[in-house]
Amino acid sequence: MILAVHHAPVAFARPVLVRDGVYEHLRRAVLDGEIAPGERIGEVELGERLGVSRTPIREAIMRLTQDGLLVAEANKGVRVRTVTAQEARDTYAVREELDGLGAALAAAAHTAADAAALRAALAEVNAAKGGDYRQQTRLDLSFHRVIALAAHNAALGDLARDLEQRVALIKHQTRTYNAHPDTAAQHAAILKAVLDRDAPAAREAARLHVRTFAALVVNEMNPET
Amino acid sequence: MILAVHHAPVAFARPVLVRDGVYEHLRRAVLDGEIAPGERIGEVELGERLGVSRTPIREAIMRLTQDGLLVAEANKGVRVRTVTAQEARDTYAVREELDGLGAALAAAAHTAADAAALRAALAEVNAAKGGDYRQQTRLDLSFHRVIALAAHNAALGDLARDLEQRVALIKHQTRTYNAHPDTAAQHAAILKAVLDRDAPAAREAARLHVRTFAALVVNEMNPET
DNA sequence: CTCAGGAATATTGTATACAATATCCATATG
DNA sequence: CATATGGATATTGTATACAATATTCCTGAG
Repeated sequence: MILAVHHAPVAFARPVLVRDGVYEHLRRAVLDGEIAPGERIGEVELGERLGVSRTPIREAIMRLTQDGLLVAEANKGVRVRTVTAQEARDTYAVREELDGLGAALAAAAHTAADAAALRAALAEVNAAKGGDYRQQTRLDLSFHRVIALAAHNAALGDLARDLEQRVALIKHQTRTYNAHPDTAAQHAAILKAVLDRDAPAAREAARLHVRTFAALVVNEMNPET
Repeated sequence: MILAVHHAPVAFARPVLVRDGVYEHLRRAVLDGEIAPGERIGEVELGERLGVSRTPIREAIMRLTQDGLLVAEANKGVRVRTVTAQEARDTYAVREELDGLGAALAAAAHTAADAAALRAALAEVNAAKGGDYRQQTRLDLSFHRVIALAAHNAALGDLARDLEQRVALIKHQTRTYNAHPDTAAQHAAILKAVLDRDAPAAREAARLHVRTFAALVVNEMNPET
């Protein structure tokens, strides 16, 4: 099976269900910024590139639409979502609470394996300091994902994933990674508090981190939207 | 077009898209407890009852699966989700934060129209005190929904809707409304704090309400799961 | 009588065909 | 020359056909 979003065909492993493969492929393409916000996605074209019929394509697109990554208009197709400045503010306001809760729970519930994964994820983020904003965004996303998983709360995991994806979309839209000088220190503070099992400190560190980035990113956006 | 989930055919208005009608119909059926947790949903049977093909049925089922209301196994069909006690605890832990945030934001951002809707929703809840648990569950859900909308935060609205649905599922599974004697007072306290634009009080009132119900509902569940 | 094996049935997953709506472009008219 | 109108084209929405996997139940051996 062959597939690519835009140009060169790309081989990809077919999972048990074709629609799951399409979903993961499209999701990654959007989260990595390969498809820009506002860009249109045609079912037939994508199906031809992937070598699959429209059915699994449609089902994957539908899932991504509900994830908030795509927007659909009846009989008018689907596009990568464009986020307004107000929506970005709203998203960060919620994320501050949820990331705070996630860090607090992770401080209380993380296992030895979680601790190792957290250290590894942070090391990757720090090592990629020179990379492009896409890689940095991806690794930053990954770090926050590991924290959410260390909380061992399925409901939080689902919602945090949703918010992470929306934040990734916002970052690609502003096209700036916003490498704030405090980033590394804030990440380290979160990690330390979690590993120390200091839930209140972990919560506040996570919240501060979200607030810092929210201000930077929202500032980059067109305030009219 | 004719349709029913189980027994007698039921007419329902076809919206612009068939799949949206099926989605709303199925969603209501699950949230109202017409289809019990664990119960299987067959595509062909449902399609015949609704008088539509399998395509929109499948797309609606897929959305509900991602909502967390249904669970699907490859080649084995889809069932109404059954929630474990641990998942219920996790859900309420997240809901405490999110409902708290929602109430706080609503206190700050609600409009005159929101205030009227809030009063009306609470009046309905109180008036239904004698009704069955399904009606009470539905109205309670509605009250919380109105608060979330009054917060005027789209991201919060999406996530809160997700959690509300999961809580409704949990309540139907325990099959007890758990009419705590403090319910009316707690609802009133939330409403008062919101209308007074006292964000901290609204937040704490909402959190207390969630904690109260979480303890009751989780207590009803099989702790082994 | 119990259990293993297998065919028949049923159900989901994917592909394709058909219908309806929207988009685009050419042409004509003011 | 700008704009409206009409048809041709393209794309989405729905229905149906086909393929693959799972379930069921019957049969026969131990």
